[in-house]
Amino acid sequence: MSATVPAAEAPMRQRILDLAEEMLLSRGYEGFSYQDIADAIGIRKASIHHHFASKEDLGSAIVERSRIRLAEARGPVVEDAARIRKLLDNYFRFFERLAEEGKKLCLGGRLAADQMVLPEAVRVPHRAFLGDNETWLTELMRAGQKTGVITRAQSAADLALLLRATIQGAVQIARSSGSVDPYRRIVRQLKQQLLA
Amino acid sequence: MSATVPAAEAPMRQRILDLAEEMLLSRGYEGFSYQDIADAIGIRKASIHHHFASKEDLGSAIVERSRIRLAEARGPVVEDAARIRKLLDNYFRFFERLAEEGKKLCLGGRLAADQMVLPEAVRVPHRAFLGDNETWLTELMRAGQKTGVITRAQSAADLALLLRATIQGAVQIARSSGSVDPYRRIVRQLKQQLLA
DNA sequence: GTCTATAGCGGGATAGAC
DNA sequence: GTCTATCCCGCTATAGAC
Repeated sequence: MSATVPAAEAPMRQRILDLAEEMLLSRGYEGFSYQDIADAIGIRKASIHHHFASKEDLGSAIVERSRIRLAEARGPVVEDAARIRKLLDNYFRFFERLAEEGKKLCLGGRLAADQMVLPEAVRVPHRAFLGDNETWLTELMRAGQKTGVITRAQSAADLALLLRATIQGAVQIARSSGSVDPYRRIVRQLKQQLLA
Repeated sequence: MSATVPAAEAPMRQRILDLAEEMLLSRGYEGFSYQDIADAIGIRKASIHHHFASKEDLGSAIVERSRIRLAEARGPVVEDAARIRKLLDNYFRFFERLAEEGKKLCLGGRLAADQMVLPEAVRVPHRAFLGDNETWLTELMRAGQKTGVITRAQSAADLALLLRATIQGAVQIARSSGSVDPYRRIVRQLKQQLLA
């Protein structure tokens, strides 16, 4: 459990990664440049090439980091009703925070939108990221059904798909409306259907 | 009711608009250039500036055209069960066609993803487009409830929001998976909940 | 209405000094 | 590890001939 390091004192590689991720999620892969990052940190763009030789490297590093983080943050899906409820709640709240900020999209949805302009070196980890998500969410749905937390009878895979689509759309709609409210209203209905 | 003109013989302004829309929906606002359009048509990029002085003009023209088209295509929401069912079906099939092609996103979702890099001249008609959609969908939901086609009790506005979020997410997930299948599985569940 | 030519900018990337 | 300087490219946009 590493201590949180203030942004200004974090190692440069991490500061670049953090800033680039922020910009990627809000503006898209083509919407930020080495110049933008350099200006925000107060260094020259050539210095960024020292840490990430190419933009592809930077892009794929962002995705890989998120993939690892998610795997750690989610932990195992054990078949315990309280645990399942907790995991589901965390899931909804993660995206609610994005909707509250109103600037960023979720990584999966962001890169899905950008996919036609992504270099292959970024598309590959993105696909892996999506696969991880799908797998975990499907497990969660299945465990939810077994423990009675989720009452719907469809296949767990179908439920996972519905959940992800709805959340992804909700985050985007909230951002484009400039308010969290749509997110909350959509998720309230989604929960009702899933947990009713 | 105007006859459909083959692309190669359509007026140049329209050919540019068609191609630019195609590219916008698949690659995003920053993902296509005057050069791309010029190459595809077989003219020089300077010629495009004759029809659309700036990229903003081209962008906003695309959105305005879609707005008008949609208003015409949808027609009035009359409170007749068969009519409502028909309209809902058309709605789902419109997006299913996008998912089948697997290249484009819907205009609302595409520009929502791009919004942080859109010039104000494109954002304005986009907001109007989203507003039109929201209004029409809400009317449709209300009429659906009155005629008994839709059995859910939530507010029509909430249902409209849920519908739009789910569809928008479904189109994106289908495209990033390279198959219509996810779209169909998501929409099947959505219909079940709405119409059950 | 289309062309050639070019301006002016910003992008990613590299070489080499410090 | 950061810097200056520079390269080459593609972008939007404009001027002016045809």
